[in-house]
Amino acid sequence: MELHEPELRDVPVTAVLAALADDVRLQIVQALAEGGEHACGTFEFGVSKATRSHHLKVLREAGLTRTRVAGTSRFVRLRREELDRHYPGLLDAVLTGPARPA
Amino acid sequence: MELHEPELRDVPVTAVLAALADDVRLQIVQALAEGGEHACGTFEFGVSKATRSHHLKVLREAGLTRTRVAGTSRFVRLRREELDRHYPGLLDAVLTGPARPA
DNA sequence: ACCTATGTTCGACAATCGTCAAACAAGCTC
DNA sequence: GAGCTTGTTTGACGATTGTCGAACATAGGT
Repeated sequence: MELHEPELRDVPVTAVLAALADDVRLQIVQALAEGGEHACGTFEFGVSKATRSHHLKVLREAGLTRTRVAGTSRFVRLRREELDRHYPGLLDAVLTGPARPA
Repeated sequence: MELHEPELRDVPVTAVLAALADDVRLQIVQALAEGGEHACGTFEFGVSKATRSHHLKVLREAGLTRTRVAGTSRFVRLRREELDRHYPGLLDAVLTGPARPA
């Protein structure tokens, strides 16, 4: 299954930023920032499950999330501590940003 | 000439992140972070001047830079204070990031 | 007036991206 | 095992992106 989850050290900054530079993915990250694990299916933005799966893959391969497989479900969580260590202030800046513009 | 320079409040976070999520542009921002104004021509990365002009436009329209026209030259500077106010920690996190991977 | 220097704009191109429906894989339950 | 649930993978598509050379615009210098 592989579940490719790179070390943050091996991910170019631009890849992390690119992963965050999408509306759907940013909403996912904001939901994950509430803490704990979220099953993939609990993300209900206006996209198909194929698209959602794609975005979760992008986040995972950019080193932003960690995924745990449990039966047919997958539980995703934000790699907050690692991210804060590698890019102090990045997540806070992005998450507590100005009132989300339309 | 117009020199479209939006208010940071009007720029979606994702646009700021997208602007930073490119190798050439990140190098430009890193150069600008040294402080002061830089003439466009002083950026010598391996791209044509058309491409450089394009990247500077992206940065400007994402609210990251301010441009002053002087004769045939244009001087660019980072909107650091504004950025730090709107996204505290973002620039620092991106600029002082881990040793730039190849 | 010419020529040069500095940038921008205009196509054009290949590559990447976000999106979806459909097919697939794997586990759970009856 | 049949069927359902959860999620991924596979094409396909239109849109966007990064890149370039060529043409254009504008300001100085001689």
